[in-house]
Amino acid sequence: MRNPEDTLRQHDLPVTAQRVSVLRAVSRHPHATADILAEKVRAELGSISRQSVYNVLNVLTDKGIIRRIQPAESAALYEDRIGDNHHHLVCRTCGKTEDVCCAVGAAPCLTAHSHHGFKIDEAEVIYWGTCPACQKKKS
Amino acid sequence: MRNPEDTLRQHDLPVTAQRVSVLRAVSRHPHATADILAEKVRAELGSISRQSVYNVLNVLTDKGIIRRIQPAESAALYEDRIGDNHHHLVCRTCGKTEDVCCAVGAAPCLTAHSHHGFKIDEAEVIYWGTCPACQKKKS
DNA sequence: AAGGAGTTTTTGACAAAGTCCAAATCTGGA
DNA sequence: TCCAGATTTGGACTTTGTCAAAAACTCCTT
Repeated sequence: MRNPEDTLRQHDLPVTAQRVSVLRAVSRHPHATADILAEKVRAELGSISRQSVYNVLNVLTDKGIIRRIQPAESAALYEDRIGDNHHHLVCRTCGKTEDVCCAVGAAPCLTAHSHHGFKIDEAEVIYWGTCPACQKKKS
Repeated sequence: MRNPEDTLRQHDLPVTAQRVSVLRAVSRHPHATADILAEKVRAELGSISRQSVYNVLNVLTDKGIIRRIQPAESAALYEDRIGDNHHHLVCRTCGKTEDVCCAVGAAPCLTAHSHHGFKIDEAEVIYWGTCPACQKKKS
């Protein structure tokens, strides 16, 4: 991704310090929650309201600049990588999240036949399991 | 599924009116939220505490008697059909949820190579789109 | 059929993640 | 530089769910 300012302009979004900083934070910390991103932004700007973090994340998500993933039992996570059809691997125990390339090839899961008259625009795949660290702890 | 009472006994769970009724509600109203289920149970039993609904749903989920699915932007949904590898189709606009048979065949999505050392035990697939009713409203 | 140990249910407080709203501030164009 | 419109703030509120302790119930034993 190019620099945050240009990205915002490309999408007709006024450039504000908050947006630039949130966008940069998402880019640097993939799979972070809104709360964690707020902390990162505060480290950079000094302060930002909770509401603004949500505002910005919502706008960026709506514009397709970032992607929101929302595993069960966890707050929403945000990431930078969009467009490539990758999925996620989530640890049931600690919540750790990793990217996984689509197992079957290029956007295969999207080929679900338009069942029930729905118009499908995305297939989200979440693999649930146990991460190496938590496997050790249990045994 | 057999009757609720037997199902509970099979899993060494004491049979209580609340459990029986919640289980029946899940069976009759697939993809319902805890709140909706509570209403249904109240219609049958007269009353049930919110906490009990959660208690029961958690126990049943832990025992593998019912399945919890948790699409983004929505409260958890519960369903009866377990064991067959089916997925879900969710309307972005109204949240309506439908079952979809696995597009690719038998449990294909589970074959993700144990990436990153994770031990994968389930693949959850959610197709996002727009349901027929919402397609009409928009146009 | 009654008793009792151990589970469940209830009640009420609490927590996390977000949203709503109105006032204050800022951005970008003129 | 000014201004209209968009953004940010702060605070209250909602939703979804959990925690903890007391009361009630289930099931086993006698």
